[in-house]
Amino acid sequence: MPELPEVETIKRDLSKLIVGRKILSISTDSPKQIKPSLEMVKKSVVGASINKIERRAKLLQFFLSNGEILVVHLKLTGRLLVREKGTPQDNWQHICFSLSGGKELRFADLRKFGWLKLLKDKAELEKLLAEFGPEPLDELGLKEFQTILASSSRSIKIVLMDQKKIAGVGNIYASDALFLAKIHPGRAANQLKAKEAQRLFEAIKKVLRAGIKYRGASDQYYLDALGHKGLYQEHFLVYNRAGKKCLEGHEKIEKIRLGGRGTYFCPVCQRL
DNA sequence: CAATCAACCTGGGTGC
DNA sequence: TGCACCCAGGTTGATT
Repeated sequence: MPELPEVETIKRDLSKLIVGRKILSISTDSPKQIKPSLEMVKKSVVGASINKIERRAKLLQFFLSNGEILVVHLKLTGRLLVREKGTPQDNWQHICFSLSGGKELRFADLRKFGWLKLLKDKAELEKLLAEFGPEPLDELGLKEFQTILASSSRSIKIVLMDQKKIAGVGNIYASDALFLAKIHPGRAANQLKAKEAQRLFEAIKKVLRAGIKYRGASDQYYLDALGHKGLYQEHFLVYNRAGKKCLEGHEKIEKIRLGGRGTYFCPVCQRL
């Protein structure tokens, strides 16, 4: 599910819904997804309050009143849902935080790839976050973007999705940004012309902002913190639109495999 | 260094 | 109906 816009939407929802609440207990039927261990997390988290929630890349960070930080990665099918205590379990619910005020924060995850990790302090967090490239909406400037492109001969879509190069862009928004910039996903990153790089730079920001505006893409499993779908899937440019007309009216959007991932593009708008 | 692939899991869709 | 197979928004680690 979650790329930058989806995680950002959840972060904003959760900030309104559960900041200030105290964690009363934790239960799980999938302890493998909790690091370093369920017991360690229980011991330090129960009794603490949630002071603040932030997003960096596709990671959510819960800053706790005891100075520790819970980091969550939703991977492909993770959901974070806020529900009233006593309401029926959610589909694929695996971890439940009981909160003050009669609420529950539930982690649901069909494929169980997602995880939750307790960090001791900000130094540990900094170490983890240092692995990621710049935030495309806040930190990334055109010049730095050009440097990133020049640093690799891999295909441009692979580079866009490389979290070490740029944080938060995944398969949906990479495909759509490349269409908007009229660049073939298989082009070598370091072969883009200055004008193309600039178009792509702006296209990335545009599709990510659209994703946030529409509260994420609920093509398959994504739901926001209240269990509602996002709407960006109704505005897909090329992603998951194989065989359909592109927005310029050209006959057929194609689907290929690139780096093992489904990749969509218009062969007329985006030439190799 | 780049490309490929398997692994982590479960479920939906397709084709025989 | 049943079954085999392929596909899925992410990331890591092994292999070539």
